[in-house]
Amino acid sequence: MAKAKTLACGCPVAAFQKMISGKYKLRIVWDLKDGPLRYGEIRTGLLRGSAGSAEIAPRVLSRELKALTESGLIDRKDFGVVPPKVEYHLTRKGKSFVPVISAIRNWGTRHLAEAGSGERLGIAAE
Amino acid sequence: MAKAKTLACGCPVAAFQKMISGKYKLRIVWDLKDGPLRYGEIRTGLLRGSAGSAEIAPRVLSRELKALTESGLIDRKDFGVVPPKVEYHLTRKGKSFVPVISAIRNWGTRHLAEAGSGERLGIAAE
DNA sequence: CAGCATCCTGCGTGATACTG
DNA sequence: CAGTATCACGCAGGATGCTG
Repeated sequence: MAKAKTLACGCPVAAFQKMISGKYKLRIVWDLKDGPLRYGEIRTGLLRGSAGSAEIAPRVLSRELKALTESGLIDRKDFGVVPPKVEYHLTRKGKSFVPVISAIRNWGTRHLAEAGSGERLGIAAE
Repeated sequence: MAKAKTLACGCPVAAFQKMISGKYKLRIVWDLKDGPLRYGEIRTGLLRGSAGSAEIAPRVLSRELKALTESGLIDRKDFGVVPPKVEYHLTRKGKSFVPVISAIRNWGTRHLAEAGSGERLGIAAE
């Protein structure tokens, strides 16, 4: 069986971990749940609520996007015009993944509030 | 460094990512759902189904365990005897997290089958 | 606007050896 | 048995500058 693709583990969890490894993947999918977004919009959306002082390196976002595309969670739609316009949207697979993230967020909202450092967060989950 | 705790994000997902960052954390929690396990048992359980050729460095497992403990997902029970005996078990918070992992596994089993390389998996999830 | 090319750094992870 | 100490490496990910 050689070494397979580092996915020889019968455990779905490992594959999941690899798939969403990266700081933005989950958030990207989540942001995409409401409809297609353009590159810049994703970028902006990612910054919203982030540390603030850190811009997202294009290389990083680009890579995450590509990885997600190869994972089959999202799809890339290039309009092939100038100025460039590219939209990313969830695939069927990606959409099926949204509830999972929802569960995660749900749990996180309930149990991670105190995990920070006494942070105040008036978020309403959705 | 200062830089806050990298948790200034109001997004539960980010916190979640940090919490389960690490190759074994999710699996540890999952394995612990059936009851307390000792250090060695966790280690053995982790190897079961893994690449096989890679032993888990004690340092790594130790760190994951400590991180999980500090996250409040698991608890450490030291029997204080010789030879040493230490058991790890899920906290209430940890237990509440199990369904989330379950959701992940569930999804993974259904949608990640084809993601590998034509892997066959006769697992029944539970 | 949507990326890619290059450099650099921190940390997660593995391997090995040692201790209470 | 249950860890800690030390060394080394690869890769995620940030910063900058450039292009179609």
